Amino acid sequence: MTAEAEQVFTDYLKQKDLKLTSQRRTILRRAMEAEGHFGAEELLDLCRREDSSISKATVYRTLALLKEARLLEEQDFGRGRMVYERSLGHGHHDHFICIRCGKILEFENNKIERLQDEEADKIDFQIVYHSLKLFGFCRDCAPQASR
Amino acid sequence: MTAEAEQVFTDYLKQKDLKLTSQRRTILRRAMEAEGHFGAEELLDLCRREDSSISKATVYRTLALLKEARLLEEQDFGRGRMVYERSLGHGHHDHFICIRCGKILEFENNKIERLQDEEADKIDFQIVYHSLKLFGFCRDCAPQASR
DNA sequence: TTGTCTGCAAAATATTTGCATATCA
DNA sequence: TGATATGCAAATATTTTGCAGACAA
Repeated sequence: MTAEAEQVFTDYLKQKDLKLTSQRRTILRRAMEAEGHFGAEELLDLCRREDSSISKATVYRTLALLKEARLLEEQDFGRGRMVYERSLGHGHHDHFICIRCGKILEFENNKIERLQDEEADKIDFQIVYHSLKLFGFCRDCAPQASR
Repeated sequence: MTAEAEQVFTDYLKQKDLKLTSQRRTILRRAMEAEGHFGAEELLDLCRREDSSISKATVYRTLALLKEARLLEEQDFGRGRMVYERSLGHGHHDHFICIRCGKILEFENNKIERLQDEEADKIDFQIVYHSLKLFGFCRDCAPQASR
């Protein structure tokens, strides 16, 4: 997984005439190893365990590159900061967000995607990407009633 | 429209033991009259035409109340600020957002909603609200090809 | 060598908050 | 009258940016 990601990143950088620095290598590796969703500050902490001199600015700048290289996807779950998730080996999906505990659950539904495309066709809109977020209570946080 | 909104707001305030001030009246009226989507700063400008002493803080605080009273819905179209739209007389809908010109188009699709509910049922999730945003190019901004 | 990066600190941005004063009920 | 609201300015918090020195190719 990480090896493939390194290849993708290397290719991306080369194609853009950018350099592979030790900081970028560290950030890439830690981002690929991170579980689930993580924020910039969190990634900074992870990276500093390996190289305590890495700066916040570099993390933000590298996150932008990893997004462009399509190695990460950026998500806004409405908590005032962006979170990231790995793209590689992680197909498209949408999210449930528990508004009590903050848990994120993923799902995939091709019928929904197809209906979105139909709506777009109706008005000649070219969808580039979309975001579907379902906010509410997860099983553990359901305020009674719903079992 | 505005009369009904004033009633809803008055009731909401009463029920919460809050006061109907002249600023709140102005902000409510201007928000109900505004076309489409507007931001806080924009609403502040509109309000200041009527009462130049209204402050940014009061606008933000009143927007929160109008949201709670379900007179406005808050949307984040990823431009770094929240925008608001009237709820009254404006049923639920989702959005297309043109990433070139910023145009917002609305649509409604019950089949999609139903499929969302089905997904939620599968994992015992109670949806409270959702957000579906389709980003891409509108008819006028399509980068050729698509006519 | 030279154009790109980095760390630092400061800037930018939208929204929120503390506080003394003003206002509604 | 007394609790709630307001305006102001300062505080937040996240992300971005300018710059001088450091580094990859």
